[in-house]
Amino acid sequence: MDTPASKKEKSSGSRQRWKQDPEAVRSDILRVATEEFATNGLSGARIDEIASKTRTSKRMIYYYFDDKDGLYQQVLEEAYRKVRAQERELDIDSLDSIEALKRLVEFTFEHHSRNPDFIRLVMIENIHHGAYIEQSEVISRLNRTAIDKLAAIYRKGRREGVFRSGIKPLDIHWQISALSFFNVSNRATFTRIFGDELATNAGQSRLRKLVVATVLRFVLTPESAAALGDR
Amino acid sequence: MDTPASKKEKSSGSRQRWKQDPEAVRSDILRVATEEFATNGLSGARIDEIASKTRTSKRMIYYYFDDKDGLYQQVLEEAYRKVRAQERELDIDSLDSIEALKRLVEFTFEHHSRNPDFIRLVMIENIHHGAYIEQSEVISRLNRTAIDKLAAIYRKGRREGVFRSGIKPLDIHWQISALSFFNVSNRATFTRIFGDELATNAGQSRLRKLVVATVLRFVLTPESAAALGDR
Amino acid sequence: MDTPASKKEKSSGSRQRWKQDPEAVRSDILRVATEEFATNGLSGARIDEIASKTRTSKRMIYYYFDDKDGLYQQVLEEAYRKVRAQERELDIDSLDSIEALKRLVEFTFEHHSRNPDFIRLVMIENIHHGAYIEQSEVISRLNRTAIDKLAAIYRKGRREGVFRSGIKPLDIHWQISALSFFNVSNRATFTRIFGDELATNAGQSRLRKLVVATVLRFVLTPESAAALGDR
Amino acid sequence: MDTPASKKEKSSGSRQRWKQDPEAVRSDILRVATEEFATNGLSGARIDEIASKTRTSKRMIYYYFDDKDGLYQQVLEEAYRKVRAQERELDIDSLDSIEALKRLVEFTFEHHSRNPDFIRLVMIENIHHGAYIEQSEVISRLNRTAIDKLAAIYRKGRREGVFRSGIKPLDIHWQISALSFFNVSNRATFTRIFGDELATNAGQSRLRKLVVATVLRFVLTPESAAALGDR
DNA sequence: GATGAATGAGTGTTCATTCAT
DNA sequence: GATGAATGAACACTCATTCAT
Repeated sequence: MDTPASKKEKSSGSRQRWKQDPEAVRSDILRVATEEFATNGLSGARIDEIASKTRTSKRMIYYYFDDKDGLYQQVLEEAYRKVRAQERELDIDSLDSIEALKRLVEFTFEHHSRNPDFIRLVMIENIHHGAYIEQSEVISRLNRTAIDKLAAIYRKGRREGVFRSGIKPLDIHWQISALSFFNVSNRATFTRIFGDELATNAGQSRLRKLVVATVLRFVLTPESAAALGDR
Repeated sequence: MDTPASKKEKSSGSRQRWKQDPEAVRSDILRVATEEFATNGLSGARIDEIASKTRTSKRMIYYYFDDKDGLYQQVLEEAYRKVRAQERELDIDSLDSIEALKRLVEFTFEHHSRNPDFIRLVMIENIHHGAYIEQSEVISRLNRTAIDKLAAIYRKGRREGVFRSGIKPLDIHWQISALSFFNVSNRATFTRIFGDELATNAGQSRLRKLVVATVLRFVLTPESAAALGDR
Repeated sequence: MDTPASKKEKSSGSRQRWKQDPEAVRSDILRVATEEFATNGLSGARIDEIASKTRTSKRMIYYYFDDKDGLYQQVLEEAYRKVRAQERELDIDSLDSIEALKRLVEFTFEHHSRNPDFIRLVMIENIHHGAYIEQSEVISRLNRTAIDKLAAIYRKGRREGVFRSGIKPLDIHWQISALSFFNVSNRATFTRIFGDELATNAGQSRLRKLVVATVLRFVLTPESAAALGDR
Repeated sequence: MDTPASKKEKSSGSRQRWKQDPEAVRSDILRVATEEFATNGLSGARIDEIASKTRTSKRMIYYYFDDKDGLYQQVLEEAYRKVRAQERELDIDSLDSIEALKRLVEFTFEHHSRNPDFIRLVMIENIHHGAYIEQSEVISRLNRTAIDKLAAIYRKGRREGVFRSGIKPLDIHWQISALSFFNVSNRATFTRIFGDELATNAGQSRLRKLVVATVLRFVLTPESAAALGDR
């Protein structure tokens, strides 16, 4: 009675898919979920759909992420993490301030343009009043460092005498973000209303220059602006 | 939601019924639906919830709008209609071009700021890839007139010799929209990441000036820009 | 656009089962649910199973009872209601106190014996620490009147000089309940351990007499007890 | 429950592992399972919850007990075993029959009162129609000895001339059980309906006396009953 | 013996939509 | 036009159990 009981026979003909590789399973789920949430929104995304596009099962989603909200939150965090990781790879320390700022703006514009899923996730998060970002300390920590980089460029530009005084790095960031973000976030409606003139390769190229010029015009002293030509 | 089991008192105190006033019924539904869609998104909004906040019944929603998508589409159209109606009331024909442009930018910035529900509906529509706006001829028609107004200002500015040549009205519109839109659409995440410095009254006032200055700097000739001071 | 939209054609070949008779639907669900909860307990009962034994659908369960807990609670309330209704039909006002008490005890014993589902529901509710009964004002109100009836009999017995002094009606009720309840609630284990001697018709008949005698012995004065014989 | 996603700190502070002590592992599991089953019922109890409160792992539960039902059955058997073990320690052979019976009743009443988990397990088993007790020979064997002890007291009482003739020991046992069991099993509902008058220390003390008196009154000859006073 | 990872069948619940009156 | 009742497909989530190491 108190010896281990006999195991019941049971046909265990189930094939395993991942040989016990939690990290692979997790990231597989996150990859698929990112796409689904980005495409359909939080309430629009379907756990079943996510699961079926995964190499694992629905059950595993709950095993690793507890519930739909938990999955969404991790997707969001991961998305921000990736963005900042890419940003860190942008090496502009050796450049002069104007060139550095140009590169930073171009990078942001390009990055947003190439990562519409990230943009959409942020849109979705805003639709949800930022409720999930709030619970994540990771995200705000990651983002505040973005400002530091900009502040360093601004200080250099001031030292070089080419940037105006009295500008807050946060304001510069806000402008860069607004223009780069809107370009992706509102493309669908903008295109449908005003045509796809700005959505073509040529249009995007023009917009990118426009955004760079706008930011520079905001930051540069009149003299250095004039020196750049009437771009 | 609409079950007899739910114990919640539904504030049916002021439940005066419309006696045969179709237009009132329709607009009552639209009013409530606008709020619900704006707050919760398309898939997040609940027909039952909308119905219960209405002075009429769920049946009427289906009677007038066929289905959820139909209701959403009408909500979207109505929202655009209202925006353009307000825009039409903006009288800037008598002003000189610079003042007119300033007023137009300020108006847009203010309008978006005061109508977050409209902004959210547009965000939601973009999340849905602009699928509904496409079906609505009304909307694109309404919006294209916005460009015309801007084009008129630009022509006047050219005649007055204060605007640069070679600028497309659409580009100006794009900038105004981007900055004014982002200010509302991303406030939730932006505030949570960078603090509410830009969301306060003072912050908004600064941003509005910043946006006006940015647009002017984009449009003005260097000489007229210099004449304006370092705004 | 603002005229009622055209109704979509849709094959509505669904047969209706109850021609809009809410009360019938409700009581049909309650009947089935009572059985299922009594048989399987709260967590053991299956909504699907309940639904399939019903003439309606699972959806209707949620329509009328909100959730599983809500259904369980209504089942419990309904069960108590029925018991007390039956109790009210017991007419013992015209009898002398001893006879009245005997009849009341016999009635309770018989009633419990014939309504094992009710007993099981009360057992289940006790397993759940009485959490649901607490939320129901109905039940405690219904039950307290049971004591009143007993108190009346006791007062009559005192007036007639056949009942001892200093006995609390609640104590009498407790004894009647305990013995009548246990007879049903623990029959399964008792029978399996000690055989079904007490579960047979003869056994039950003997137990009923035993219970009546026990209660009388508790209440009667020694003299009246003696007069009754050595029952 | 046992997902890596759940943020709850599992008090794994005192997680000393048993080094190869099967018996300790078994009893650790049984201890936790007893509590869980008693609190939540058979279908209400969660294997994951049991495992997490154990010093070992879920795997061990299945290793030692095969499945949930097996675990439950062992819990039940163990509970009965403990009860009878305690009963054996009750030494009443040296007492006269009346005193012995009083002590036995008091013991049972007190024991049940102090072991609500045991009572609840028996309730749960009855909810399940005694299906598991049936499979266990141990239990019925253990219990039948309880009757023997009572039979011995009864024979002694007969020899001493203080007990009535024609009483079955099983009937006495039934009464003792019913009153002592109900006192615990139905406390939740009884208290909620009639107040906690009988659940207080004073109330319990009164009930215990009432139960002893009831049983004595049942067994004693009228003469010896009279000699005891009108208790 | 011991642990975390994995599984599938099920379980309660919700939602847009339609019907009967 | 108006209302409460009814519907079914889908949806998020859970549970006992087994596998791989």
